Amino acid sequence: MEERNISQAVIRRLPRYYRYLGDLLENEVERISSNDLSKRMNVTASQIRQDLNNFGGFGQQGYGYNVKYLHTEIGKILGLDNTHNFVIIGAGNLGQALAKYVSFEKRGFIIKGLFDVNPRLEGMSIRGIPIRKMDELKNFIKDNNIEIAVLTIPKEKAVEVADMLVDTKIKGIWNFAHTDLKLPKHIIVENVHLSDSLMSLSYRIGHQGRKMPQD
Amino acid sequence: MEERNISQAVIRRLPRYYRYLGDLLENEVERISSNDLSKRMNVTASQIRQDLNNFGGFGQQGYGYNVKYLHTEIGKILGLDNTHNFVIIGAGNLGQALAKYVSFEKRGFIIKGLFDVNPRLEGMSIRGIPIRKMDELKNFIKDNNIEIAVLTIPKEKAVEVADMLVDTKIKGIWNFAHTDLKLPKHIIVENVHLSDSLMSLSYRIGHQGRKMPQD
DNA sequence: TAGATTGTTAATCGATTAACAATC
DNA sequence: TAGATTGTTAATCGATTAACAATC
Repeated sequence: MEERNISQAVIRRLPRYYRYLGDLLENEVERISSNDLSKRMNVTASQIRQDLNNFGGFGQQGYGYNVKYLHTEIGKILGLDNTHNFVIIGAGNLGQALAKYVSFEKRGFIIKGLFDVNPRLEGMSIRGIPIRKMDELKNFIKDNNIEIAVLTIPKEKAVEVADMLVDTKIKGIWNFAHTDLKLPKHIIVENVHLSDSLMSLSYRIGHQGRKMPQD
Repeated sequence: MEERNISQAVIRRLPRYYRYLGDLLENEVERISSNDLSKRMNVTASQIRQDLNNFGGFGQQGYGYNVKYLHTEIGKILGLDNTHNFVIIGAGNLGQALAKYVSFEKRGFIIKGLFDVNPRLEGMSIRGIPIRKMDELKNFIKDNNIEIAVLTIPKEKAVEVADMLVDTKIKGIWNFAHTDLKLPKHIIVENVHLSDSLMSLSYRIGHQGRKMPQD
């Protein structure tokens, strides 16, 4: 797997391939051609073949792709063959909702801890996971081999906490705060800006009828 | 405002401009050049000028952009000068978290109703908003001038509900279910696929060191 | 074998960046 | 006015699509 220089666009499409292949697997489809898959996914067959060939030749001429094999391989590319420990920082509504969300665990993302800046929440627990104080965070990350920190706190706090995380072994931040964190490159930041998403929905609602690229 | 054929890439950047301009406004910055803004946002000044000029000339040679004016204008482009009524369908953890999230209201997105497929939740209420049964949905949409439906239900249910929404005046769906809804083009779908987002974070964590486009 | 479909190269398309004349 | 900075055209870059030889 000697891939190199994969574009963001391709990376964003991988989970979608993974999802469709998982569905096919559930429906006991054994093999699929790029052409069939392209129709289901509403993309071009060419794009599928190009995307996959960034990572190696998973198909067979005249046959197509073996669904189970391709699903497994994309899973490996996405790092789903290993578990990833994470903590949630911010035990508000969204943090709690994510903590209760069990599907992540099925994919190998294991919640190990829950933290909050509000010390009064200490002692409470969600799904059996106690809410801890922030001053325990650094040691907790070290002791529990935490790879990912999920930030579900207001933006001002998020910037503070992110700066603090720089000194730890954290590899990635899943950032739900409405701000762009400026961090050293070795810490990967994946943003989920819900209000940005809602605003772009609003834009598209308001500007419908005009010719859109996907029309 | 005679814009036409705006690319998805540009649309996705608009909320980010709006956010940065809002921050500048809070800090009482009166004017900003594309060059200054580009440094803060980590994009090229050229891109900012190109993006904005899709919608008209908001700047002034030798001066730059008036922060307050540009903020307002982008707000209008995003449809934030009007309110938008929405319902949340699915009163589980995520649905409840979104219902409790007050920032949407500040932007003019008003939660009018909360629905769940589980009839046993009827009678409960979140933030004073009663959870309603699905069979009330269609009339509720009509009576309350609902523009947006937020889907926070499992994928199988989401497909069903989305099909049902086709017969209503709903303009857009904010879809948190892990599936791509196939709907007529006049209904705008904005997806928030959290597990896709987490997987692409996982990919990037695992493939760090390789040259990334943004490096 | 013949038919199907990949992997991959080449062509096209679109988005980003650079450059600069216009102008405040 | 001189300096600064936009709006916009042109150049570049990258991503998508098309085409087809390789091959199962």
